[in-house]
Amino acid sequence: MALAVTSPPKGSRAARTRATEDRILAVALESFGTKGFDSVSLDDLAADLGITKQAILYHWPSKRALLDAVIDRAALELIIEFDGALAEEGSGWSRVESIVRRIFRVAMRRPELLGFIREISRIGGDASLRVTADLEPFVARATAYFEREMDAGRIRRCDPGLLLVSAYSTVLGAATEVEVLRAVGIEPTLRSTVIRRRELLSFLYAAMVGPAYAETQALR
Amino acid sequence: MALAVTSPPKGSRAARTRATEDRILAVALESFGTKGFDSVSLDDLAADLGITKQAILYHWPSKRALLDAVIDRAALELIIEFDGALAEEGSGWSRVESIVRRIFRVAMRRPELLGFIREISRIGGDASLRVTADLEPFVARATAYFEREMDAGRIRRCDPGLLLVSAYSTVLGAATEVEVLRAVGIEPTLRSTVIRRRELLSFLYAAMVGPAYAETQALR
DNA sequence: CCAAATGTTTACCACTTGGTAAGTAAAGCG
DNA sequence: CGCTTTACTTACCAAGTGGTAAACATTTGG
Repeated sequence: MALAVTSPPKGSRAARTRATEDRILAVALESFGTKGFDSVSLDDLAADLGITKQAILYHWPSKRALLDAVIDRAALELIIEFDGALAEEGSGWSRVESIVRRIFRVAMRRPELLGFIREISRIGGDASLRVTADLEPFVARATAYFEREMDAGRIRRCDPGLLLVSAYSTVLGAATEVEVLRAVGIEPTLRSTVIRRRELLSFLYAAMVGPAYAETQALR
Repeated sequence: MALAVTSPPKGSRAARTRATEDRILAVALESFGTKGFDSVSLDDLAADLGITKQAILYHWPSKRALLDAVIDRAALELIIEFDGALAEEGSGWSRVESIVRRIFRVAMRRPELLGFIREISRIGGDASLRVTADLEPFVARATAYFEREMDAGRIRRCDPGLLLVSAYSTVLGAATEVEVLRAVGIEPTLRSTVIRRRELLSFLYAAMVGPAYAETQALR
């Protein structure tokens, strides 16, 4: 609240505290997302950060409370990432394209973010509810966006929620199933990713704009 | 080795032992697949089974060894499930359709099976390698199948491994992302699943058979 | 400059974890 | 019948878990 105009050259105490909490959240998100919540102990986390476990417990009263904070941060980052795409210029379809590209980019560059959301939703219970609550505004915006596009006749009319289900699951599935494929012995290359994305786009085009319209566009 | 023809009315000792191990593996697969390997303690498992932790450790020397056994069982069940589809009758495309249907059925009825594979592949390391090794024969068969279909001109010629990547990731993604969607506040219904599957099929058709061929079929 | 608030550490603690050791009751076999 | 093997239990244990208490150093406000 202070934000003194006077002196602090580097960081006021509040600023440094915030920086520390940011670091903790970042490392926790990374670890929880890749290894799983239960697989990461507070000692592990603290060791990664070069501090002690009790320092973490000073900022949050329990590991569970830390998880909540990480959930909020992850949701925020996701929303920032995707909302940006939603706000971009372009016609209905090209905006969809940019959203898909953005999701793929996130999946490639920050797999732990999507992995974390998935991990949390698997845990179920309060954590899932929190994710739901955090992402609700975005879901609402996306749904409203779909409805506008339908009204404008730029995409085929259907249940917007259902459309979101299809688009989300398909895109996220294609973008994140990479680990499994690697486990199965198929090493995904940049080329295969590009190809998958292209095929996915043509799929979404057909699903969202509709075959009839697609035909008039010579399948784009 | 005995398998005495003589008497045992219910189960010979060996048979009963096998039954116990089967029960343990089944419960472990269920638990590991839904809650995650690290989130399930041997005591939890034992409690679910109504035995003691040491009984489990009698059959396998360590939790890790149990995991290996569970991996083998999960891979086996997957292969049985999918290989059946691969061996089914029908032309190239209708067989693909039946495979997709089967994957969806597995995802709906036994989500923990696919969840387990994903969980394991996330852990990485030896566990992933084991999955790879276990599924390798199936991957080889599937690839060979794709190649035959291409030779016969029933599906578009392309890198079979890449095709497997696309198909697998997309189908499994669409089939399993249900949890995440539920977490995001979108309750997937049977209807939405059916719709997604239908859209997915038309996508796969376009991707595998090819737009050119698809057009001659009036988009099927 | 002193005292209070703040961020962090050291020292602990109760409990859970995977795992070992030893005992036991029944089945199988000579 | 006795004796071994098998499937399991009870009794432990060392290490690691999340969490508390208190000491300590630094900053900040009066």
